[in-house]
Order: sequence, then C-alpha cells, then structure tokens
Amino acid sequence: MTPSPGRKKRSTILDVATVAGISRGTVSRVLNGEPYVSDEARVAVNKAIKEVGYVPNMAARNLVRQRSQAVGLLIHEPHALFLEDPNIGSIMLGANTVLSQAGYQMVCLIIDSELDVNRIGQYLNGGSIDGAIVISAGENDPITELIEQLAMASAFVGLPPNHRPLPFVSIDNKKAAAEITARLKASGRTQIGMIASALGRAAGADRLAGFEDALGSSYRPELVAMVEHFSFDAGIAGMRELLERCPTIDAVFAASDAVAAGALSVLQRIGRRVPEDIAVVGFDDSVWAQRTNPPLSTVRQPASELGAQAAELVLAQLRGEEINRGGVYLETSIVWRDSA
Amino acid sequence: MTPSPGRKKRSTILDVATVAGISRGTVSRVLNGEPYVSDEARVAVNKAIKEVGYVPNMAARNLVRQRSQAVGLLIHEPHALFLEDPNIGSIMLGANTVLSQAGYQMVCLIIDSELDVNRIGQYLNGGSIDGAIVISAGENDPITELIEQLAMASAFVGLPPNHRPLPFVSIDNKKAAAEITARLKASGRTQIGMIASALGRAAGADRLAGFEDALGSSYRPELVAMVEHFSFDAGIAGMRELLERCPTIDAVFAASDAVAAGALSVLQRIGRRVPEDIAVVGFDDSVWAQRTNPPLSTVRQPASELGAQAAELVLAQLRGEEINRGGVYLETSIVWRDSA
DNA sequence: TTGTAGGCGTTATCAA
DNA sequence: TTGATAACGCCTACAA
Repeated sequence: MTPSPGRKKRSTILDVATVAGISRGTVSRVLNGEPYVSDEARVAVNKAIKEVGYVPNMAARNLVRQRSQAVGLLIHEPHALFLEDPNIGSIMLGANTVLSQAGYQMVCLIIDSELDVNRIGQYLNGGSIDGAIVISAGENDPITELIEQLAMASAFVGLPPNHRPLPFVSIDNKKAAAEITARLKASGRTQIGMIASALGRAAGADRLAGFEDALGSSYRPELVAMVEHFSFDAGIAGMRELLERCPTIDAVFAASDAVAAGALSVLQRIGRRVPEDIAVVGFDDSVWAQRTNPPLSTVRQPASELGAQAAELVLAQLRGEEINRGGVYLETSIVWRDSA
Repeated sequence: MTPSPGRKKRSTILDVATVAGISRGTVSRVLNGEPYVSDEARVAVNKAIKEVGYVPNMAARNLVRQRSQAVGLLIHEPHALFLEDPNIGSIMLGANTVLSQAGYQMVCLIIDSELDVNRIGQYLNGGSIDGAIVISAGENDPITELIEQLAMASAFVGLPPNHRPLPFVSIDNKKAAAEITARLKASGRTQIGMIASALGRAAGADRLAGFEDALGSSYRPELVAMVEHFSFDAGIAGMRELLERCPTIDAVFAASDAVAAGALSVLQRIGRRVPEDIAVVGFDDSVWAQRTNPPLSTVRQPASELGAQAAELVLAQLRGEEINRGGVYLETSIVWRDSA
C-alpha cells in the first residue's frame, strides 16, 4: 500500500510547447485536430506530448469551453428496486454505448438521500455535465424541476413526473398492459386479477389503466391488489391478498416480472398449479422471466433501446436540433411462455 | 418539448458581488464559510445569491482548487454479469452513502468498450475526479495500470489484478469457500463437486482453492466443472457437465448464487430432489438466494459494507492519511437454508 | 501557418 | 474585516 504520496504533478500545455519548441497556441490546435497546422509541428507536438505524459486538464478546458462533454444518468429509485430492477442495467448500457460513440462521457449519479439531491443540483447546474438522462423520477421530484428551470438538455426514460413537458422516451404501458390482459381473457380465464404496483408513477398507473380497459365491463375492482413497489416481496403480499379476497381466481397480471415471481412463489407454496389452476403473467421480460418455474409469459420491453434513444435525444438537443414533441414511444411485444 | 433554447445564462460571483454591493473576495469567503466576514456582509451576500440564482461554476472552482470533490466508481464487468450481479448495486449504495456524507459526489463510470477505456483514462487523469473505487477489474487492466502510475487515491473492491500493491477491501474468498465446503462434508455428503467460475479473477480462483483445501485428500478434480462467468447460464452448463461426469454426485458448491440457481434449475428439470438427493450451496447471499426453491444455503458477503469501506479508504487517502497496508478484509458468514 | 494575449469564474495572497 | 489582483490551464480571436 502506498503512503498516499499525492498524485504526480501533471504537465501542462506549456510544458509540451516548451519541449516541442513552439507556442501553446499551436499545441492547442494540434490537440483539437484543427487545420492549419504544419505536419512538422504536428509531429513535434505529438512527440512532446508523449514525452511529458501530457493529459489535458478537464477543468480548464470545461471552463473556457463552457461545456463538459459529459452527460449525467440520474438514477432515483427506492433502494430495493435499484438492486433488483434489471432494466436499469440495460438502460445504462444502452445509453453508454450511444454517448460513448459520440465522444461523451456518461456519468451515473445515484440519488439516495436528501444530501444527494442538493449536491446533484449543484452538479447539474454547475456545469459538470451538459445534459441529463433521468431514470424513474417520482412525483414532485426537485431534480426534475431544476432540469426544467434550467432548460437543460435532458431526456426521461419513462414519462416525466407531473406531466412536465420534457423530452422522454417510453413504452406505452397502458397499451401493452391491455394487450396482455386481452390475451389472458382470450385464453378462457374468467376471474382475472391484477397485482398493481407503484401507482404513484406513470408506469404503474398506466398498467392498471390498461388492465381495466381490456377487461371493460368484466372488470372487478376487488380483484386488484395494490402494492407499493415493483418487487418480489410486493408480489408475495399482493398474491396473498388476492387469494384471500377471491380464492377462485384463475389468472393474475402482475405489474412486473419481479412481482410475478413473488406471486408464483406463493402459489407454489400453497400448491396451486401454474398454469393449470391459475395463469400468471408479468411485465418486462427481465432475467427473472426465464428463470421462474414455469417461465413467465410477459411483455417484452426494449430496455437497452430505451437508454440508447434517451441518449440520442440528449445529443440532438446538444447539437441544437429541434426534437420531436410529445416524446418517443418504443414498441413492446408479448412473449408467451408457460406460465399462462 | 422545448425547441432546445440553450440553457439559461448562469450568473457569476461578480453578479452577486455587484448586487450585494461588495467585492468578489468577500462573496467567495461567504460561499466557503470562512471566518472574518461581518454578519452584515454575510446576510447581504446570501440575499444576493438568492436574488440572482447563483450557483458556483464547478469547472472554475476545480481549476483553481486543483480538485473536484468527486470520486469515481469504475465498473468494469462483462455485459451479462453487470446486469445480474446484485452485489454491484449494494456496493454502489454503500459507497455513495459514505461519500455523500463526506461531501463528495460519487460518479459511476461504466467501462464497456475500448472507447470507454480511453475516455475514462482522460477522466481520471484530467482532474475530473479526485479518487477512484474500482469494481472487478480484470487481469492486465489498463485502467488499473493508470491508477497505479498516477498514484491516485484509490480502492479496489476485491483484490487488485496482477497482485498490484494497491489499496483494497475484500472478503477472504478462500477461507469462506473452505468453510462452506467443510460444512457440506460434515453433513455427510461424500461426492462433493464444484462449479468453479471466473478462474481468471482472484475471487473465482480463491473459491476453488478453498474448496480444494477443505476437501484435502478427498478432492477429486473430475468433480470440478469450470465455467466462464458467475452467471445463471454458466450454472446450467456446469451442472450438466458435472452430472455427466459423475451421475452419483450428491453435493455441489456453486461459485455464486446465480450459478447455484442455474444448477438448481437443471436438477429440478431432471427430477433430482434438493437437498434429499443432492445438496447445493452458493455464494453471495444475494437476492437470488432467498428466491430459489428451495432457498439456498450460501456464504453471506457484506456487499454494501464493502462499498462503504472502499469509500472510506479513498477518503483517508484524500485526507493524506497513511492507510493500512495489505488491504482490508471483511468477515463473511454462512447462511444455512434448505438447499443443503 | 504561427505566435500573442485576453478571458473563462474561482480562489487565495497581500495590502489596506 | 475587506478589496485588489494574480494565478489555475486552456481556447481562440487577432495579428503577424
């Protein structure tokens, strides 16, 4: 272990210029690949750069350029969800790929306390990032307000809270929920229930709305259990509640795969056969879906594409382009496995 | 959607000073909570700050201070693992809590391509972060080399690659693996196999070493299946291989819970009862462990504590303190559930 | 094609 | 206790 000797002293453009025997201006031009530099100079500079181990100081560069060439990915999830939600990882990877290719550094900022909220406010406003991708902001999110006030380049994954008119990319949760519910109905089930989660967020509320829509007049409110999160544990609680309220229930639409997995575990424990006695479907087509027993029928959501498109949206704004009003909707599809 | 009008113009210290009717120096002193400022001035400055909506420009501040008050969390995982590994989320949360309380911004940087490697090299060296926490770097990792060369404040979660003498916090994989294997043996199993993963990394290699140690003379090489990753799919492959090589196998130590879950799915499909016919144990005590059927006996690893301690290690170096040579080891424990 | 010099927004040193 | 003023390292007109 080192006795923490402090970082090595970094060399500056001036060092490079001195070694190369030319002016700082020319060094800078080489650095930025500008035209009007003699090959001779270019070669000398590159040599000198290697020699002194020069790396540009970002703070100085950002200061004068008034931009950072970085985009933040803000993650604002309740603890439990953050650990479970496989979509987040895919979204991150998708966004990173796009930003990376455009020469932007993606920096993920996680918001997990009041302290974080303030600090990140500074980070956004202080010029450390040029734009932001926001994942799952809750209602009345202060960060969302800030982003709107600053009119900074941004893109939400999922609908922005409080219907703020901000750029976003999302799936149509309502439509997708209606589709899979309809399929359940078409397969002959008659007592179809739902474990609805996170009703405080658009994704949660819309899935319930789609469920209602699809059922129409046969919708029975007592067959809906409302739970807090899109989590396994919530699935357990929701399934128990449903069974208690209606023991003869023969189908369940769980608001997410994790919820469905929780529900399955309850059914398994009490000996209900899936799908013979009761059908279960989920939402997300996450890694969970293929690993439950039986594997889940579910709605496939293009998670990494959501991240990628959100990144594109931010980049477009950074380029000063007009962007499509009303947000971007990506297609979902139904994946039918054995659980229904 | 806004026509991307560009961000609002930010106000500077000078604006605040003008409004408050005093000099920039005093404003700066108020901002940094320094002594020797009259109450009168302090009040006037705070009022002016609100009035003009001032937020410090980080680039300028970082430039003059020569530090960024930010710590990077570098995630360098193969795609699949990143999406599955529940430890990563806990580590992130643990580290963020500590850094946040110390007034540091944690920024996660994900390394997923060659492009990323170069860009992040600049990010590290260019003064955008003061220190780095590194999760799961592979052998001959260029970023690790850079960190060592720069002698920058750092902490690895898990052992640093190539035995580089860098600060780290880890569990004792070998010891923990030996313990759970011994327990398996003590429970009367006689044909104990292992699905060993990620042998190219210390965590993977050490778990196998511990397994060998515990078995001693009864160790049988043919009862070890080597797989690439700590993943569900690898567990499937490994279990199949083991069954083929030794159909009478009666216990399996899987190198991670995800691997164990994959193994369980194979056993279930072919109708072997767990734990009656064959015992299965995992490693991590991740969310997977409690959700398999039967729930997994496994090694509990204090993931969020690993993140927290890594953060402390970085902070200590940033304060210029000497740090404990030889790294920090955290305790593990065995959690015995129903799978063995 | 190259050099010069002003300025980006803060902090920090020194007088006052 | 406060106000000038010189850095911090880089980019970018402008002049040469």
